[in-house]
Amino acid sequence: MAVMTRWLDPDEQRTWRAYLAASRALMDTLDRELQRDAGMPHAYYEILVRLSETPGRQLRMSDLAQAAGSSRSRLSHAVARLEAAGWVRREECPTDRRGQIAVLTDEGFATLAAAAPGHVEGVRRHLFDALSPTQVDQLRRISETLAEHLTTS
Amino acid sequence: MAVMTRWLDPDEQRTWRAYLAASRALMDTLDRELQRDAGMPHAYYEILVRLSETPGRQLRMSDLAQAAGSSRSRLSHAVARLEAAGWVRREECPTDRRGQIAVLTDEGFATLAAAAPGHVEGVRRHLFDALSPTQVDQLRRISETLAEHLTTS
DNA sequence: GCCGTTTAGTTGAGCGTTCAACCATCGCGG
DNA sequence: CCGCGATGGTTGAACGCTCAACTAAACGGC
Repeated sequence: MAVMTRWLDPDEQRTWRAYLAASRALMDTLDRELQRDAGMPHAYYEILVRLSETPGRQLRMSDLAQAAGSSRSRLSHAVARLEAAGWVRREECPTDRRGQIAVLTDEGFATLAAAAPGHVEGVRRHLFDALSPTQVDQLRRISETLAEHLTTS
Repeated sequence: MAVMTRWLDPDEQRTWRAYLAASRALMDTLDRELQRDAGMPHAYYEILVRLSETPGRQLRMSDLAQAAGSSRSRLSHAVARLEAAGWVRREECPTDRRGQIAVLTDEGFATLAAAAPGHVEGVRRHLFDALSPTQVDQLRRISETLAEHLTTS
C-alpha cells in the first residue's frame, strides 16, 4: 500500500514542537514543585483531590481510576503507596464483593489541604499568569475538544 | 504570613482540568503507539529525531539534552539504552576531553525512518485532525508563550 | 442452578525518570 | 603554573508506570 505520509507542514511542525516543549516543561515544573513541597508526584495529588471532592471522601477503585485518568494497575500501585503513607485507607465494598473502596483519611485530607495553596499558586504562576484571558478561553476549548476526541476515537 | 491563596475560579478550574486530561491522554496515546510500532518511548524517538536533523547526525550530550528538553542524567541513561539497541554510538569529543558526542548510526536512522510515518500519522489523527486551523494557530501561540515563560522564569 | 464470559482489582517484572553523589576536565584569578 | 570553582557527564538507588498474567466475584443465557 503506497499510501503517502501526510507530513507536517512547517506551521504544524512548529506548533507540535512548541506544544511538546511547553507541556513537558509545565508538567515537569509542577511535578518537581509538588514533590519538593508535598512529597508526592502530581498523579498522587490528583488522586487525593478526586477523593476529597466526593461525598464521604471515598470512591470505588474503578471510578477513582476513571476520575483521575489512570489505568487500574497504576491506581492500584498508587493507592498501595498512599495507604502506606497513611493518606488513604481501603475498605470492602458492601454491594460488590470484588470491589474495593478507597477512603481519604483525615491525615490525607490535612496533607492535601497543606499542599493545595502552593500547588494552585504554581499552576497560576506557570500557566494562567502567562496567558491572556482570551488565550485561557481558547486553551479551554482546545483542550475540551481534544479530550473529547481522544476518548471517543 | 496570612497571604490569601488566589484559588482558581470555576472557568480556570475547568480549563486546567481539561488541559490535564487532554495532554495526558494525548501523550499516553502517542507513547503507547510508538512503543507498539517502533519499540521505543516517545522520549527516545525525539532524541533520534534531534540527532537526525543535525549535520553529521551527531551532537554533544549537553546540546542534545537541551534540544530534547531532557536532563543530563536522563539523557545519559537514554543514550546508554539507545547504544545497546545499536541506534546511537558514543564518540570522544576532540576539543573537550570531558565531552561525549552521540552519533546516530545508520541502523538508528533506518529505524527512525521506519517509525516516522506512523508516528506523524498519529500526531495528525489525535491532534491536528481534531482542531480547526484557527485553533491550531491559537495552540501554537499559547504553547510558544508558555514555553518562553517557563524557561525564563 | 450451571457454565462461560465479563468485570474488579492485584501482582511482579521490566523499563524510564529523578535525585544526589560522584569523577574528570576545563578555565580563570592570582 | 597552581588552585579552585564551574562545567560535562555518569552512576546507582528509589520510585512510578506499563504490560501481561492472574484471582475472584458478578452476570447472562439456557
